[in-house]
Amino acid sequence: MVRAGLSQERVTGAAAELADEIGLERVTMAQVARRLGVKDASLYSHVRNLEDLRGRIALLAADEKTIRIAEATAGLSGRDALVAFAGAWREYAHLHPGRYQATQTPVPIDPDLAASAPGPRRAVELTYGMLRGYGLDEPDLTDAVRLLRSTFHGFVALEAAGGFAHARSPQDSWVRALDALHTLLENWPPREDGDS
Amino acid sequence: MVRAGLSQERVTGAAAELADEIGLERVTMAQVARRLGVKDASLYSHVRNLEDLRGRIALLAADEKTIRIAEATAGLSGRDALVAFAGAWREYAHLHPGRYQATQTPVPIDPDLAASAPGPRRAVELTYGMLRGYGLDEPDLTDAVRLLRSTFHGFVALEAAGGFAHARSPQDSWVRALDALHTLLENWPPREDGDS
DNA sequence: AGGTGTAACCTAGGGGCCCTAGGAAACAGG
DNA sequence: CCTGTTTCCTAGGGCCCCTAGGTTACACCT
Repeated sequence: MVRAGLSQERVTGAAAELADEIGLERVTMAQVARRLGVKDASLYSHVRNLEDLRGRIALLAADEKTIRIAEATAGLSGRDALVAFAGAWREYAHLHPGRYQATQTPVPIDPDLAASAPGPRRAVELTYGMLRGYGLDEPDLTDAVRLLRSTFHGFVALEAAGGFAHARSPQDSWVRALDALHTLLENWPPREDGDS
Repeated sequence: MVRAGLSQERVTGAAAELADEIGLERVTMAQVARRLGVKDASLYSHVRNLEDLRGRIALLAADEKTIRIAEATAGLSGRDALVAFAGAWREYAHLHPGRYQATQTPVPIDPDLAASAPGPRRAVELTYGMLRGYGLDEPDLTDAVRLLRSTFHGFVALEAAGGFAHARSPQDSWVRALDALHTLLENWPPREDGDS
């Protein structure tokens, strides 16, 4: 019997592909094993259990998404950076729906594992960097970052859930939303003096 | 043997409670049956299968959320309506995390069932009504509705997924986001003439 | 009150999945 | 070639989904 050459990375990769094809919730140990030509019990040498595997898919997705955003926004600033950032985000969600879904898991991911992943930290840096040109100071900067992330994520999540049934194409609404967010960032409302 | 008095509504209700307590993905036929003091096979007279049950939870949640928003925004307009609308949305998500999660399911819900639920249609009307005071015309109105829904949903989804790790309290960011959205609606960017 | 039909709920069981325990075989290094 | 480690396997327990078919509680009618 020749060995299959499994590894954490190969198992996670196969699971991620499967998630994109059939949906995250249908990714099972048995399915991943079949795809790799292996028995399900063999996977437990490389991955702790199904929950761990899902966490790994989520971290993989976070890293991949971050890389795409970094590439898309390289050298851009202001409105161009905003559009590129948001576009790369949405494109990743469309291209890899299962992986993207994994990032939404409310389950806490193994802290050790999470600490080893560069994606999330890098994503934060990228987002703050993108907003540099708009001249915001803390805490407005954090609030603006959260608003943008919320909108980007909410849009693609609603899109995936079929939440945009109206005749108008989501693409058009997306472009207009970015217009709106850009003007919003340029006219960010001032704080009332009693801030924190 | 005395009958348990099951019905579609009671089964769905028990499942919804369970979802809020232990998380949607852990809601199983067996668990729901145990909570109702019944064997799992008995549930299949009232609910087609687990997927159907999840869909019913989602529709229940949509209806409940819509009702809360309607109550919260009754008689209000402009900024007050916006704040009340968004607050009721977020509060529902916090109070009923499992039910709320069910509304995010990418799975298509049985069309017949969906057609019988007043929630979604009513929610659309409420949202458009809330925006009436801002003087937007189509297609800007639809785009604004989508932007708001995206932001509200995205915020509570990221909040639930632990996406706001920064020191600043999500509540403060939420208040500022509503500030920002209000000014955005008042200064909605004009369309370039070539629209559709 | 008694009879009857319709459900509500049950038992039995097949198949799938998750995961553990322990064994056998491939590979690496000496 | 030999030995140790790692990889992958078989076996199996427990839970879950769902179907088939039986029994019994209840509503309704006479």
